[in-house]
Amino acid sequence: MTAVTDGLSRVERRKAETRREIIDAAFTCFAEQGYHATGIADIAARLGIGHGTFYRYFANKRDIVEHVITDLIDRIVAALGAENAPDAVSTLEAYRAQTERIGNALAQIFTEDPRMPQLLISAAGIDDAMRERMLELFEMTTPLTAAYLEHGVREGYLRADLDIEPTAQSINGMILGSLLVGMRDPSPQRQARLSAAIRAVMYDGISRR
Amino acid sequence: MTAVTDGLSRVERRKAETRREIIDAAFTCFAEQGYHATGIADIAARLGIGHGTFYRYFANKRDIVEHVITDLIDRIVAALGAENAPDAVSTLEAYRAQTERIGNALAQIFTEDPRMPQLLISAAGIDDAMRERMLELFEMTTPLTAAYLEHGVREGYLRADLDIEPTAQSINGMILGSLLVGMRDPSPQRQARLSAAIRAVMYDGISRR
Amino acid sequence: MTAVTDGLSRVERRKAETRREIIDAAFTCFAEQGYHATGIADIAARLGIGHGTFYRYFANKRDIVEHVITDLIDRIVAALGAENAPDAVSTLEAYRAQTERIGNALAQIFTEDPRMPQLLISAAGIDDAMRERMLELFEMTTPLTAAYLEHGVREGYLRADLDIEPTAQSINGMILGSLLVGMRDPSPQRQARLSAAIRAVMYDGISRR
Amino acid sequence: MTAVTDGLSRVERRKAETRREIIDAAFTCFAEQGYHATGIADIAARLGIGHGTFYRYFANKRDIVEHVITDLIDRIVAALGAENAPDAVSTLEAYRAQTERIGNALAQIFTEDPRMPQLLISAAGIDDAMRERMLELFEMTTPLTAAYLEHGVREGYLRADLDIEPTAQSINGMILGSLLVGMRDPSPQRQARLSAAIRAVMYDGISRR
DNA sequence: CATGAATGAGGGTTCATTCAT
DNA sequence: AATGAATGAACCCTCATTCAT
Repeated sequence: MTAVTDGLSRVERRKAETRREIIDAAFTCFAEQGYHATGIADIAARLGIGHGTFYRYFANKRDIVEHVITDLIDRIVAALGAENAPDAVSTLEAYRAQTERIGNALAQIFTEDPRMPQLLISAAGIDDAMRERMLELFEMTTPLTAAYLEHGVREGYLRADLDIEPTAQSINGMILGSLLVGMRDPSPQRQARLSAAIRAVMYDGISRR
Repeated sequence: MTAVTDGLSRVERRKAETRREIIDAAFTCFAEQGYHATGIADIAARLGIGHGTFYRYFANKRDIVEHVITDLIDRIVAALGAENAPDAVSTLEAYRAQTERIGNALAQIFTEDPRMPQLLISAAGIDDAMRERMLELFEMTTPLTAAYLEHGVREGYLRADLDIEPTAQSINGMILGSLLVGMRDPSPQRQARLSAAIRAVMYDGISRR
Repeated sequence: MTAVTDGLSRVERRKAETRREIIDAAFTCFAEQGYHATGIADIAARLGIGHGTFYRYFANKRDIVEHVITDLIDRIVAALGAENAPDAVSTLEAYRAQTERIGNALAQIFTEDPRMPQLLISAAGIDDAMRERMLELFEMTTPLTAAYLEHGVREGYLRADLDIEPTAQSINGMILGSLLVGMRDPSPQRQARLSAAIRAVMYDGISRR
Repeated sequence: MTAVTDGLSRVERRKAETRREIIDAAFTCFAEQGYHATGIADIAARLGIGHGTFYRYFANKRDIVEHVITDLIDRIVAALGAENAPDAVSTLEAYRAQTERIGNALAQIFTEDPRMPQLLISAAGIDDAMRERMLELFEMTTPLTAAYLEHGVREGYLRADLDIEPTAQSINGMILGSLLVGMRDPSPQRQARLSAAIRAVMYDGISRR
């Protein structure tokens, strides 16, 4: 009768739901207090479940943070992917507009939930493997941006001599920077000015013509 | 004879020296194993002192990491300040060359001691206050870069319509990005390409003329 | 039709059957991993039943081990009893042969299922009450052996001056020793030599005539 | 000034003393409540030390029981070794007397401190490795007894056709049996009768001449 | 009646911090 | 002043047991 059973029984759905809730609670705890300051008991208490219950859903503390981070990355990638259509435009004007849309989408993710960047930073300090994942996350965005650049070069509205990969990394660096700035001053004004400045640098550079 | 030690007794000098050594040892430990994985005993052992002695020089674990980070920031600021002469040049050509020098200097700091960025990341995860300090560190570089931009605008070789502050932040974002990339692939080739790409974007943008 | 199931409904028979299966599964688990290392879940998993079901048949973990041990003791006693016919023989020759048969029967019980002695040892470590039961088990064998001795004395082929009870205990001690030796080296050769040595000591002693 | 400094400083002596005390306290706890029922906190509480202190002296719970057992075995071996002089006698009479002395010495060890056999049994149930050690302990006594037998055969007062090793094991089995009996009824009368019965069986066997 | 999700007491272990020597 | 032995709060994790479905 239920519309989207997806082949899962009621218990299985309930179980998946609890997993989700634990991930969300853990997300909040880790973001608010940091990984090390968060006890399994804190996560359980936030949900009103016994802390033993936690271990029915996740193997250990490391396991949950892994899932929280994976989940977070998935959300970011989904948000980026939603706007991802490198070959949708064919003029510089249209491209600039697209850039602005993508930037806004990203800004929204992080501004909407300020715990996100906090968690990312907190996670990077957990251990070597986690730091590596965070760096990977940053590098994962390189091909996304690179695809836009490649398309632009092919279409002829971007410079033919671009060294695509490092250029993409530079652009993503600017976005990362705006994220950090946004953590201290999340005002829309600041974000708007930053966003405009990034586009100005990105498309025209700072040299006087 | 040295200015700083003037007026300090021999004991006081010895004490300052030990503090220095503890900070250095802690720096190494924190960078190598991370803040939480490092025990006071590890720091003391590295110096060959009793771990009780540590507490005669620093109030607690939080205290030492504070000093380690302050020390690290000082070193970075010093390195940046050494090359800091926004008004030394008056043509775009000279400015580009200066940018390259500054970039190289910065790259050297972090490449020379790869534990530095690791420590910064590790530190950002300690607690809210520490994360704030890390963000502050990033913002601290804004006026430095902004000074160059201002000078360039005044001299006429940079665009007159630059929104100085966010533009400086964007440029610093690119530098930060190159740092992260450098943590995974510290090869000089990669750094050189990135450095070149940053300058290309920065001065000319990516639009086809 | 069978005597034991007479008067039991089908459900009751099924219930008894499940109890039997749980005891057997528990026996295997306890013997293989030891009492403390065995979880209720292990026992249930081995049977493919839910571990909640376990508690419908036994009150708790202590309860099941009690039953496992009782069951084990019953099997040992049955095996001993089967060969038990102290008054079947009337000459030393026949008695020696009978001893050998009994020894073989016992050896077979333990060699057949090497988990038995392991379980007995494991059980003895559970708590005071269990240790007591294990000691009782050993003492329970005293009258069995004593019966043979008494008969032999009465028949005249054993020494008249035997202090029956402690003598029986001594003989049983030799059997216990052979059991322990058999746990580390269960080879038939070793068992055969031990068995022969026990009989040699037992009947003739070690003194040169 | 102190007579037996043995090259140890005062702190080192104090440390060794504390180790001793912990081993003793653990011995008592393990023997009284069993290994699993004993918490590190119990051991520490018995000594009036913090339970964290325990870990300055022993790596973990397994480590302490290892030391307790080793210590116990050492004491047993020392007691056996003290009376160990297989070639001190040359007649059956003297040998019987020696056997009685050894038996008494052994009985005294275990009667004196009834926790000893309890601990041995408890230990055997800890895990496979421990059970193995307990079996080894029993086998360790084989060569001791075997040495006496060999000497007796060589001197001519024991039967020439003894299969030394299994015979030694049989004799040790009788001793083990008397130990178990002694755990339930430690009265000297019982021990005396058992001891006499063992010697009677051992030297003369039970056959009527 | 069977199930297994939920529970929380309990225990081992770590380590920052204190303080007597 | 230096030391390191002692401490116990804190935390992760297990598993026997309960009970709603």
